[in-house]
Parts: sequence; C-alpha cells; structure tokens
Amino acid sequence: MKYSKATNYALHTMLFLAKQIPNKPMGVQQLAEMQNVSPTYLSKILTKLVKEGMINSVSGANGGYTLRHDWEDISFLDIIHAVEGKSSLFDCCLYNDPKCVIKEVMLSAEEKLENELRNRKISDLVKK
Amino acid sequence: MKYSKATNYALHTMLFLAKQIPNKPMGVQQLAEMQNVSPTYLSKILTKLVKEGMINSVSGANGGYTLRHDWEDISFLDIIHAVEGKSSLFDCCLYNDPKCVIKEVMLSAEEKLENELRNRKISDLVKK
DNA sequence: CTATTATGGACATATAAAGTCTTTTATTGG
DNA sequence: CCAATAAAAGACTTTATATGTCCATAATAG
Repeated sequence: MKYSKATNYALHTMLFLAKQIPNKPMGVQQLAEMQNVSPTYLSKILTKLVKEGMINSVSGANGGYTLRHDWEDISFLDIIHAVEGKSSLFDCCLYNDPKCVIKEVMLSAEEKLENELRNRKISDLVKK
Repeated sequence: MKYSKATNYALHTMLFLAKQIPNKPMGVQQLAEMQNVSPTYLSKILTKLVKEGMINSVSGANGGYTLRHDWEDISFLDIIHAVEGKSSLFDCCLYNDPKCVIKEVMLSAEEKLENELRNRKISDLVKK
C-alpha cells in the first residue's frame, strides 16, 4: 500500500501555488518542469483538483491555475481525497460482512490517519 | 490507495487461528475454504507470516498452522507489516528531498495510523 | 484571427496484485 | 521404511491499476 505519485504531484503543486502569493496563474508547463513530470500527465491530475474545487483554471494566453479564494482552509485530506477518491482503505472480503470486527479496527485506525491529515493545511507550510 | 486482499486474508486467518483455542494446527485447505480463496494463494501469504514469526507451520499429516506461543501480543500492525512490508506510505518525488515538508506531514499522519494499529491486538477480538 | 493554454478521450506501457500449476521438502501414522 | 499428507518454492498467467502519451477540441487574451 502506497500513496500514488499523483498524490505526490498534487500536494507539491498545491504548495507551489500557495507560495506563489499573488493571483497570477501558473501554467502546467512550469509546474511540470519544477517536478520533473510530463505536462500532459500533470494536467490530468490538476483537472481533478479543479473538479473538486481545490483550484481554479483559466484557459488561454497567460492562463493557468490558481488556488481557490479560501485556500487557507484546504487540508491535506482534501487534496488526497480529490486525487485518490474517498473510499475506505479496507473492505472485508468475507461476503463483505458489515459487522466484521477486523474492519472496525481498520476503520478506527484510518480515522486517526484522516484526523491528522484534516488538521494539516497547506497554508501551514507557507508561513515564510 | 487500498490495503491488499492479502492483508485481508492474513488478518482473518489470524483471527480464525486465535479462535481455535488449543494448539491443534489448521490446514491451509480449511482456512482457504472459510475465506473463499484458493489454497495455493493463501499458502503464499501464510508463508510470509511464518517467515515473520507470526505463526508456526508443521508439514505432514495432521499438520498445518498454529499461532506462535506469545500470540496474545501480536498487533494488527505486526500482521500488516508482515504482509505489506514496512516501507513508508509516502515518498517525496522531488529528487527524494529528505527535508520535504510535505513528507514530514505525511509521515506524522502515518504515525497516527500505526500507533492505533500497534495498540490493537488480535487477542482483543477473541475474548468471547 | 492567432497564439496560448486547459480539457477530453482514446490509447499505450509499466508495475503490482492476484491467482494457478508443478515440483520439492518435511512430517506423521502405520 | 513406506505411503499419504501438507507446507514451501519457483515459474508462470491473468487481471487491475497507475503512469504516461498523443491528438483533437474548447476557451481566452491580445
């Protein structure tokens, strides 16, 4: 079990955008170069972020991506959910027993993970 | 990101063995039937558990698998590590920056997950 | 209008998980 | 010792998912 590279790229992109203080859009070309990834692939990931309302996009010359207005509220969990989806990390295989005691433990652990990720904001990493 | 089915099978197998109170070995055949998985595949997973010292195996007639003597100490984390390996859930892509602030956050979240999984034992689920 | 930039869909490739088959090794009961 | 039983090991196939490419389309600024 590993976080995908896509999540990695998404998180770093969000941090780049957050450090780029004013509302000047950054193009995918530039963002891709900084992360050493192909622009077309990164573009697909960023489109997910747009659809989930994490960032805004502007087509055309001097276009690119900007963070949404209330970006300071965006948590790590928000970004990860936008890229990886929101389904649980564990499903019981035994006829999908809804009362599986193992599943209960696994979900409680996942909750701890999510709580931490929910409390950490991209904006916390940008304060100078 | 999902836990593998292998982890699922491993956890359920450990619970089956724990409920089978005496030291009578259970064969992979029986364990596989109960979980509706092929015996050869399950066998590979159980071999990992043997190598990591979670369970003991006995070949030959009336052989099979038993929990190790101090099985009451075995945590969910132990089992998951035996099956999925111990490497971290997140690696920074940017030239593997060791001081990546994003990585720090991700690792702290992973720690919360692991703490919970370390505190939960298979034996807790078996107390009648 | 044209250059620029994001979006979308259809592919292609790579990697990992899931599962099978066969042989070998170990152990027990007779 | 022998035969039946059961785990271990290796090579292999299949399936699923992540990663990545290519090209056409849509939107926008100048």
